[in-house]
Amino acid sequence: MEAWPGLGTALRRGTLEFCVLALLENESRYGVELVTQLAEQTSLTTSEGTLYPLLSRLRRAGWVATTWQESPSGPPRRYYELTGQGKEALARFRSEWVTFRDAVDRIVGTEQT
Amino acid sequence: MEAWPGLGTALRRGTLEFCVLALLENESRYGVELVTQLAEQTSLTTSEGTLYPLLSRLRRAGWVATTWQESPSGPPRRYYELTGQGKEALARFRSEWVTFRDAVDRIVGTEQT
DNA sequence: CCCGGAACCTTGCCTCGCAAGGTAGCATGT
DNA sequence: ACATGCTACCTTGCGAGGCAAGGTTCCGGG
Repeated sequence: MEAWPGLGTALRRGTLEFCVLALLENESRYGVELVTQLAEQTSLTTSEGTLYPLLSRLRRAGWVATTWQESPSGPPRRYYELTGQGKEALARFRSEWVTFRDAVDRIVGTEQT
Repeated sequence: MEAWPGLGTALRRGTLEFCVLALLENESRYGVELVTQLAEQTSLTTSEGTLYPLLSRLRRAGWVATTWQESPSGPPRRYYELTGQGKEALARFRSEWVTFRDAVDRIVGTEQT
């Protein structure tokens, strides 16, 4: 509990899910691609052990649909695509996120001058 | 799974802890007071069942110290006060939070114009 | 003297991120 | 042909932390 790598871990909870949805908003992607995107574009580095169960949940919730596609070189890939329900969920999150973020900013940020 | 109360729950993870530290930064407070403060000042409503275990952790980590004080009317209250280590932890969180918040904003926020 | 409320705390459950490990398909070198 | 290595998929077991529900103690008022 010192110097704390696990701080980020706790923060990711609940947001990672919607970051994945956001990444799928304009483009279909496959699992490994998502891991690298999350690591590059953001500080939300995660692992396959996190992502695949997460993707299963999204599928079960009906927020994404999947299709298998051949790879130019290597085993086939499962591509994930946002559904209508997925877009709704993402929209809901966006508004919730703003509220939450501002609340934390207000308490944590401005309390000390 | 619609309209989703549990969304906020997941977001609170990992931040609630530091919101409590922030509330204690300028003023000692007691348990029930913290619950009401969190509910009023913010959208971070929580319950005693969440808060007391959390406060125990903070005490064990050495981030807060406690003193019992009599209430003007009712049972005695345990007041929580921020320690030096607590202030350091809060400072660490502040920087981590900014990084995290901006990462989420970048992915989730700007993707739609 | 009892009852209600304030204030403290505990128990058990569930979710989710993670490390570690496992399998299968495809390409390349010999 | 077959061994090796890479890509891509997925599962298992664990731990942390929020929450609902329930329990206990202390005080004041009727």
